[in-house]
Amino acid sequence: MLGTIRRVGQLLDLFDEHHPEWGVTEVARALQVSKSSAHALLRSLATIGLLEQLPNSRYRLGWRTLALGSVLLTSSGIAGIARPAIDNLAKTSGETVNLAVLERGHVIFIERQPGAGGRFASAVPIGTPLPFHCSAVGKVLLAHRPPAEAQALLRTAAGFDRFTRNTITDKQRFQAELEQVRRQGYAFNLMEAFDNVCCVAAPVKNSLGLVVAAIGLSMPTHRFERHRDYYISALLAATRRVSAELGWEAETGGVA
Amino acid sequence: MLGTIRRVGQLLDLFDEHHPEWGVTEVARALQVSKSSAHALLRSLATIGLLEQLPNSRYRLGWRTLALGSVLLTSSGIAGIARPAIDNLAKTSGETVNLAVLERGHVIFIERQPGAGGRFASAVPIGTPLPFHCSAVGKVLLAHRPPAEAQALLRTAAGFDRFTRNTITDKQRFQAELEQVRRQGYAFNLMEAFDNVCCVAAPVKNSLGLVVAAIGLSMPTHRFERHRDYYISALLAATRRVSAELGWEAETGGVA
DNA sequence: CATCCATGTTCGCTAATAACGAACGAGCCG
DNA sequence: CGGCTCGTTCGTTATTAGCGAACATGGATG
Repeated sequence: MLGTIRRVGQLLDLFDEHHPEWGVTEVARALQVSKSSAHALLRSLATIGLLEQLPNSRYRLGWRTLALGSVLLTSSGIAGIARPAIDNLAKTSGETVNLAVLERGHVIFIERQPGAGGRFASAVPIGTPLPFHCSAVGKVLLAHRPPAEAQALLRTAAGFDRFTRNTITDKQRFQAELEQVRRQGYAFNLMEAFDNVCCVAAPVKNSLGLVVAAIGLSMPTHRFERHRDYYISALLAATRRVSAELGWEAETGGVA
Repeated sequence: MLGTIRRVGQLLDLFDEHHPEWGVTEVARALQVSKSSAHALLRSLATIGLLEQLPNSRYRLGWRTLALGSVLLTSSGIAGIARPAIDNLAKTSGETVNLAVLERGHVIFIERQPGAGGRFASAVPIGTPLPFHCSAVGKVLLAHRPPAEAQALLRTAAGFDRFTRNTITDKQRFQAELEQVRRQGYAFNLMEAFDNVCCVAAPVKNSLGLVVAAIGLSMPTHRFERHRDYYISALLAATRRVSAELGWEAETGGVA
């Protein structure tokens, strides 16, 4: 592990929606390095385009971060492979479909197809890290990590913040739910993040049987309650299709 | 400039749509460093999430790049400030509106509002680097760079590739066009990138009068020819509005 | 308008460390 | 089964990243 790059990681972690601009002194304090080191770090990252220096000589993320994300999306196997199935699922179900992966302990959506109504479209931006305890895709992704890693993630989780009356804030109960998710092969989100929004999610597996992503289907509660079984089967059909294209052969794999 | 970070920049440049996966040896050759150095670099970047190691132990961009781009979009001044004006322009004109910036010599779109028809929507992905010589926004952005920088960009330009019969491939003629763009305050793209697609673009200025972005309006040729003047005035109204919100005061500034 | 404080930036020195090359182990193809 | 290529590890050495002090700048304050 190169020290400079470890620092780059810490530095990039500083930038978020609530604090998108940082000065040299500020960064030096946050990373506990000297001002000159912080300066060298910031300036270098600005030179390669990962950061940008503002007229007031402070720094924020550079446009190159966008470009990198774009390259990933257009070249990543999963995004391209899953798109047809996702589009199809959105069209047949009429609901919003999300494709999500785990990124350093957080759920991020990497692709979305809004439903017929076009609601939820901008609910949560693509790429934004989300806590995993209040989303169906989060449950699915966490449920299929190695137990040791899942435990570590649960331990280091920033805390089970409550968003609605239904948010699961008890780790014990959450773990029990993960167990259920593993058994039944899909997860629910029953108004645990937003009032009146329910989701179903199921895992996408690659040729080794590893869960590399999750597809989620979001809708208003009343439609969920009415057509629950239909949504589940349509979703599972989609994840089966994507998994198959990734080389996963359902017949050979057991429930493990 | 920290050497390690300069290398990170070179390394990230390697990853593109045509070559999204790289192995250690390959990288070592490309960057002209030892295999062990390349390995340390790749592994470190994978640890902080900028890269990801695939099961076959090769590397590709990591999901964190998406997360970074998302933070930038949701926190950057320009994107949020310009959104209302862009949405409005798209609604009133019915055509596709793009917001673009210059990123290390390339044009990238950072935001888009598809027109009524919903065509062009996926023509060029958000964040993907584009050559500047065949887009209206590219002309605008380049025309307002300091002459020295613009010259350097023209020199290092990968070449004026031809995409349509109308693509400008002559640097002399392109420079003349930049001069005209500066004079009239907007730029055209007359089927220079795609057949049957025309664009108008105009600059967005901040409080110092610097051009920080460009707004472009894209449409089929026949509608462009019919309503050219309307599009121009609607576009200029939008850029004036956004520039004003960035603190630019048109009255005080000359043509300079 | 003058002063002061905080911040961004530069520079030389030194200790930390990143780069190298060789060696090891795994995987693939012939 | 043998040869090749690739990813990974390790110890040494030269590079360089980090530090602290000094300088420059700009905005706030009195």
